[in-house]
Amino acid sequence: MKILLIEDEAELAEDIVHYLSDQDFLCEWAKDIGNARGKISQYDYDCILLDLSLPDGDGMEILNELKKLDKTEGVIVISAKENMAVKIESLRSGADDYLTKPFHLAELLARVQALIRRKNFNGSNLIRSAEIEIDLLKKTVAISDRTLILTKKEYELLLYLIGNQNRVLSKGAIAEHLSGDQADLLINHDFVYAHIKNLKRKLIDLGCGDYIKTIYGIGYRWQL
Amino acid sequence: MKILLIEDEAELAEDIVHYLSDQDFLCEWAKDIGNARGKISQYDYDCILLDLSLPDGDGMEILNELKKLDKTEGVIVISAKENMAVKIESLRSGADDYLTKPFHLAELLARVQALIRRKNFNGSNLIRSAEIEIDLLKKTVAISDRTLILTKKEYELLLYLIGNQNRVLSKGAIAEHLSGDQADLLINHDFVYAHIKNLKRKLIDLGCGDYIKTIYGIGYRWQL
DNA sequence: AGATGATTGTATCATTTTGAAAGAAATCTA
DNA sequence: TAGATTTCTTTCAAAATGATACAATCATCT
Repeated sequence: MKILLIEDEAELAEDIVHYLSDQDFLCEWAKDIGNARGKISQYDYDCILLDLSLPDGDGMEILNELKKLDKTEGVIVISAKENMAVKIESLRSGADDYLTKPFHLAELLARVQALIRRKNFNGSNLIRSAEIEIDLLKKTVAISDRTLILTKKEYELLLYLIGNQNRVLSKGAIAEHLSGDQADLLINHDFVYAHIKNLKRKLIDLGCGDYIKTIYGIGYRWQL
Repeated sequence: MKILLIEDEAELAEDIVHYLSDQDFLCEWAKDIGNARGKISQYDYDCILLDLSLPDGDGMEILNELKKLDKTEGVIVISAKENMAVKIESLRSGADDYLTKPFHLAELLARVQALIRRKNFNGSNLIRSAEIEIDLLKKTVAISDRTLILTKKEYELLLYLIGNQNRVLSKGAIAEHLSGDQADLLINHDFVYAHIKNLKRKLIDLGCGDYIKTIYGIGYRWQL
């Protein structure tokens, strides 16, 4: 198994390389984006550990380049912050997993192994929050193993809420997010009420807890 | 029996060569595409074990070159991932079998032996999903032993759906897949409706379950 | 060339989704 | 508590999407 670690902190990188090598992985290290590009173009890796904060740019660039080549399978994104929005963006861009610093090396190993297992068992990209499981690849939502059928807007809304969990999203922000392009042109944002209500209803109908909280006068929040 | 192993991981390669040699096969090793090309042009092999991820390119290149020479018989593709789409592509390109890493050497041996048996007994490449059985060599589709007669596009569509089972494929993606090259130039994708409908009809007429699900506003999915 | 069948485009119909509107309910403010 | 504001809920028409039927084109075979 060949692993590429893209990480600028030398000390951490060395630790990881050492640890994974001990576990019989063939682990290489790239310290920045330029370096990583060279290695990626030259070799095929079974797994790429990608730190997002790099000295010469945003690791997301690499991820997007890989996406164009349809080679995101096997990427684990490492980020300094537990940011649901970034996490979702990463996974939607095709990353296989997301890991927050600081982490135990054992945890990293577990993820890598899980990834390899998943690769062999035809896995997907999963977002989990409470009893909800969203599969970004299959575009399905499940609540304790039962499938929840959502419309496109409801699905986007749910992702947006969960992606900003515990943060309040204003009606206006949600409206813009859901309407794609002509955002500014929107005057009446009231249709958000309908989508919120319909989504709540479908969630409750499947026995899901009521995590969509209304903050009067401000907006909505996905509250765990 | 002469076998060529195309594999970049030296340690694994050595194990395989050693194991197969013990079983009285004459096994040679090529560590990359360039190396493999040389050997293939020079000798005739009864069986080629081809790892897809190679340092100097995609193993699929080799497979396609072999196909042009009509020498794919005896190729077993080895891949790091159990990827239905790649598996189908490999088998369609003429490979005889597909093996996912990691595997036991005994398993490999069994495959090689099965391959040799097949060579003598004129076997086929089978893809199975639910009660459907597709023979990629004969290009036939059967539902519980009854033959399903499909047009070329219907056959391609079915393979594409099954190759991405449980994943949603957009109308656009399907259209591009079915029309080959001029992908982007396509404006009207509506002909996909017709093929979907016709395929569904033929499947149902043979008593096959309705696995082609419509995801409104998103696409279609082969759902088991 | 003519016949046959496959493929694609067009037209029409059916269904689902969406957003707007409006009154009811809840919440806030003074 | 009254009145203002915000949110909820329902209803409905318009828009988007998909299914179906059919016609036109294209490819293939004899």
